[in-house]
Order: sequence, then structure tokens, then C-alpha cells
Amino acid sequence: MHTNYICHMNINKVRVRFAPSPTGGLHLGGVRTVLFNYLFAKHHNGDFILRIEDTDQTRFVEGAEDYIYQCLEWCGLQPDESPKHGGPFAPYKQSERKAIYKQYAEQLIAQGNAYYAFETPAELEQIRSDEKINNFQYNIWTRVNQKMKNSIVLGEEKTKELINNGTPYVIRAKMPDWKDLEKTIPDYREKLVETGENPFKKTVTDLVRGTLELDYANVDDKVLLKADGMPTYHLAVVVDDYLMKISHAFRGEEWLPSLPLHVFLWDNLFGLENMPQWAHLPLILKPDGNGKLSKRDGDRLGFPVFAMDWTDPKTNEKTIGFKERGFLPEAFINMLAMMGWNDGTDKEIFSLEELVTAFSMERVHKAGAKFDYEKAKWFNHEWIKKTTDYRLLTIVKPILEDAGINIDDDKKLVTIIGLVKDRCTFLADFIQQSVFFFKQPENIDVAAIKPKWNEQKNLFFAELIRAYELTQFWKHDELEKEFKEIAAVNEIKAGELMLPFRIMLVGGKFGPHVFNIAEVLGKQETLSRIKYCLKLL
RNA sequence: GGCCGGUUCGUCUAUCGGCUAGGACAGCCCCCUUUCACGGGGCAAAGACGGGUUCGAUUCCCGUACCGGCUACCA
Repeated sequence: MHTNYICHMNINKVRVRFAPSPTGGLHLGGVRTVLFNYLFAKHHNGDFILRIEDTDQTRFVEGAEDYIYQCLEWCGLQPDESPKHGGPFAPYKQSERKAIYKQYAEQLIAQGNAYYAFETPAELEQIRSDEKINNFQYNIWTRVNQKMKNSIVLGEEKTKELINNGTPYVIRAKMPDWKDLEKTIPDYREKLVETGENPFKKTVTDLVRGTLELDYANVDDKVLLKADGMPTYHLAVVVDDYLMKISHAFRGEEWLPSLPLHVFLWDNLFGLENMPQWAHLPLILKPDGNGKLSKRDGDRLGFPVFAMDWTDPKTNEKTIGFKERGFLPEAFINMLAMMGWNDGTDKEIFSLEELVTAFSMERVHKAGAKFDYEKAKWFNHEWIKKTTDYRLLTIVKPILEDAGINIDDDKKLVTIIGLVKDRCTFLADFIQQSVFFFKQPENIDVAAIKPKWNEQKNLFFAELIRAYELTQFWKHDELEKEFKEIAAVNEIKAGELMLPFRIMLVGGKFGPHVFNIAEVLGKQETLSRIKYCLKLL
């Protein structure tokens, strides 16, 4: 028995999957689902699988799959197996697994757990309006109505005939009712009284929600196999999770209502004992009001919702991503992790490695979290400060170059990055904070100093130029010392001269300590900017 | 409507029956800084409501309210 248990553990290596539908940009909530999958897998030395759920051919979007890989790569959450990376359970794209699903649907029919239905979508639409039932559902009551065209009403012969004639059909789950039970367990009533066990009720443990009481009676007869031969999500997720040996299945809370269906399918196809452990993650909500966060909210409130820029190939409409808005992937991941999870301490800044070590599904919060862009910005700022100047160089350099700044000296840029990163919330902030190191400022805020300008200050700067020309050690502390000495000799408060000096070098009232700027600029450039500015005053 | 889930400062959250309810973001104030930041210090701010259980409930149970999700041949 003991050996058996160990063996069992080995077979059931942790394997999780993220199964997006490639229909457009990758949403914050999607990335968080990836993250939690990834963290859980890596924490347990398991595998993280990416499966593409493209069973709805009407929703195919060019480039969407490739985009998902790019987002995962940017985030540093690489799958161990995927359509692109391959793996022992290929193919990982459901459209390429079409043939697999049908046999399971037919197995269910053979077992009496599913049936054929011949209504077209239009006919179902018609029923909904004719019957004036807004939510007409195919279920244990309606499926036996003589008006319905399904294998239960029509009988075996007629059904076969229709199928042989090429009539389009779907396969629907036949949710159990008491009459069916009577056939298989004649004395079920006594048993129910004796044991109190309702065979249609199942208890499932959800890793974040605890014990869930499920009732098969709560779901209707969902379509399992569509008329085009493709499975719906419901069938595909169960079949593929089984075939791919998924040990833990994590998904958004919006799937909770169909959990009884999925459990029903596991029950009748592969056995509950083989079912993965479920965890239904809380939703990410709109910052204002309520409801699920959507791309629209980002557009409306001015923040990204997608991981990376996404351009809809049909409308050419571009939606901004966190990457392009100037977020570091570390910050993006960190922020997402803290929405709904914490390690029980006050620690908030985590690297991916730290998250992998600390993560546990039991510490995931149950309630949805409103997205707070201000906090997201704080995470980014923290990560910019925390990231080494050298690593920032590789990220910031292309951004500056794109902005038309020519970088000839990486060492100089590293110094500058160290000087300015405290004041950058977004990576793009490096442009404004560094451009004046490389180019003479285009706009000089002379208005900030002109009103208080006088001949005395003119003389001071003339003297400063002479002194700086002779300076041997062009270092910020030396420059500051000389500056203050000359100010003292001329009997001007240094404070009144600092701002003019800053404006001369930077163009505006911002940037690091002015003498640090002068040091990086070098003697020639510093003097040239002072001289240029004096002419404007 | 039906079913399922949720409910601690404005926001993200800690608390696994003992609470003067802790932290972070945002806000406000002060210090540091002759720019802007960083940093340091401080202020303000919460257990939806009603019943139980208990010596004691934010914590456990039940109702109510509110919020959300689902209710497609979409995922």
C-alpha cells in the first residue's frame, strides 16, 4: 500500500495548464492566471503547459496565438510544453485534436450520458422567442418534449436515419434525472433514505474556496460536440486535462457555474479519482464601479489592460500594453501576484524567483480585487529603483535611441541612469530625465529666472566661467565648492544662483543635483551652455 | 428570474476565537533637499446588517442586504 502511494505520487507529477482562446489581446486577468499556474508548477517542480483552445473557428484572429507567446516571453513565464515548444502530449492546439474528442462524445452517448440533438441555432432561437422564455434551456424537462428533435424523443431508428442523411447534429450532455437512476439502481430511494447520499450531489475541494457542494441538477444539457465536429470548451477541457495528465486545473471564477458539468464528465469518462485538483481564481474588477475589468475600462480610464500592445487585424485598432506603457516585466508580474495573493507578511516586492519559493494556492484570496493603477505605478517605480543600472541600460538605451537620442557612450548612460532612476515611474520617463545630458535643451525656461536676473548675477557667472575653465578636477564636489566660494565672495546667496545654473544646464526645474549634471556634462559642454544662456538674459 | 460565488480603511490586503483591528498605495502634514524626486517621521481612514454558538466574535453557524459571475453549437 505504501509503495503504491509513492508510485501514485510519482505518476502524478504536478502538471498545470493555461488554456487561452486566441481571440485577441492578453488581458491582465489572463496573465495572472498564467502567473499562478506557473508559480504553482515551479514551486512543486512541475510542468507548465500552454494549450491553445481554438475550438471556435468563427472567432479565429490572425496573429493572436503568436501574440500570446510574445507576452509570455516578455513576462518570463515560459511554458514547458506548448504548440510552439512541443512536448510529449502534442498537439497542444485543440483544432488539431478535433478527431480525439468525437470518440469521447460517442462514448458518453453509448453510456447514456449524452444524446444527439438536431435543432439548429436558428431553431433554438425560434423556440426562445415563441415560448417567450428568455432563457430556454435544453434540460431534463424540455428534452423530452415531443416537439424537440433529439435522439431521446425521436428514438434510435429515426436518429440513425437523420445522421445517415447528413443532418447536422450536436451532442449534448444528458444530465441525470431520477428516472434514469431508477433504471440503474432500482432501490435508490431506500438507499437515499439509508445513507442520505444523493448520487447527483458531489463534494469537490477547491484549493482556494475549500469544499464546494455541487449538484448535477444545477446544469442544463450543454452542447459537448458542435455541429462542425469541434468540441465545446466543456468537453475539450475535460478530455485534454485527462489526456495531458493535468494534475491541477486553475481558472477564473467565472467557470464555477459549469464546474458540476465538468465533474459530471469526469465522473462518467475518466473517474473522479483521476480528476485534477481545482482552484477557481478571483476576478480582477474595474477600479470604479463594479464588474469584470475589460479593455474598455482601460481605454476609458487611461491605463493598459493588455500585457503588450495589441492591434486588431480587422479594425486596425491598437490597444496599448503594459510593456509599451513603460512597465518592467518584473513590476508587472509582482503587481499581478499581489492581487489576490500574499505570503502572510508585509513583504510586497517579490522577484519571480521569490514568488516561486513563497507561493501557495491556499493563500489566494477568495474575493475579486479592483485594479488600482496607482499601485501598479508604484510597483513599477519600486522596480526601476531596485533594478541595477547595468540591466536598465539594456532596456533604456533602445528607448532613448527611439526618441532620437544618440548614445555613443554606454558608461556615461549607466551613470546617468543611476542619477535619474529615482525619478522615473515609467521607462519612458528616462527620456525627459536624460535627454539634456546628450543634447543642449531645446526649450530653456528663461522665464523662471529672468524676473530676478541682475547685473550682479551676470558678473557671478562670468567669474564662474573663468574659474571653471581653470578647474583641474571636474568633479561635482569640487565644482560645488568653487561655486559657493565665488558666490560668497560676490555676496550672493548660493540659493539664488542654483536655479539659474540648473536652468542653463537642464532647461527646466527638474533633474538630479546640478553639480552632478555638470560633472557628467563635462567642462566644455557646461561652459558652453552657461555662455549660451547668458546671451538670452 | 434561476443557479453559483463573494463581503475588513477610498484601493490592495493581514488577522486561521482574545483587537488598543496591522501593513501598503493614494490623500494630508512635517523633516531632509537652495529644482524635481528619493528617504525619514506623522495624521486621517475599515470588520454590510440582524440573529445565534461562546466567558469572549472580524474570525464559526443561520438569515437579510449588497456586489459579482454564469445562464450560447464563446471561452
